[in-house]
Amino acid sequence: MQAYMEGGHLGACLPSFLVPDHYAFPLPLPLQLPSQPNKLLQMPFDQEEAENYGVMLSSDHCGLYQLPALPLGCSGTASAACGGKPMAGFIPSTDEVCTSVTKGCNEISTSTWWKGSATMAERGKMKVRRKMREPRFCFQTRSDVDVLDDGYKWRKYGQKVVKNSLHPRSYFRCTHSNCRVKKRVERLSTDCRMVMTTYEGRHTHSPCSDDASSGDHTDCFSSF
DNA sequence: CGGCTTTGACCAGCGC
DNA sequence: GCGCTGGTCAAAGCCG
Repeated sequence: MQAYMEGGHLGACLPSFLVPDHYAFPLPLPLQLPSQPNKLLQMPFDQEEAENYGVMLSSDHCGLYQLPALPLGCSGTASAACGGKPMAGFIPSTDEVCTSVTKGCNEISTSTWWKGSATMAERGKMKVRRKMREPRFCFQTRSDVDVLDDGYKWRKYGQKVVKNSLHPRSYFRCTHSNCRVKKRVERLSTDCRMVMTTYEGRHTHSPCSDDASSGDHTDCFSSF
């Protein structure tokens, strides 16, 4: 099975919890392989569970994998969840997979939660926010470009050199006003052609909805 | 001029 | 408690 996403659009491959509610239910949506548009991969996990727990999937040469959940705070490489044994298709990710309930995040103001002027009290909220992680989805893509076009508009808010990685990790936030979805992009040190993208949270709007020039969602969401 | 990127600083979590 | 690391902030600069 060939699951590479050769740079470019990948909207149709996003898991259901990354798309707006009106896309997400009833769920789960099947995953569509860009290289094989007619072949759909049904998400193997329960959507409710995916929303309540962090979920990490990956795609590599062979396809998509569901990765085991780690307790919150269990940092380090994902393979640590398997007793340090590398798994087939595993991402050498530093992401932990949360087990926290995401609904708690909704109690935090969503309109300007990230925008500057953070008082110390607001920074206290940040601590809470960090503990309550959003659902995550992680996958690898072979691409020449770092930032893949997934139909959404992203704003870069940070870049960090991470340990044991030759390439800096970039941090993006969805530019939509009430959307708190974030994504991280970094190239694998083991293979600089591979881009690992991690999405966190779920979009509260349609792809390209913030782009007035493209009103048709399906174009953005299914074009490869 | 507004939106975006860059980048150094700051903060919290975690391991020792 | 301390140091390391990842994640975020925010000012400055860039660009269309």
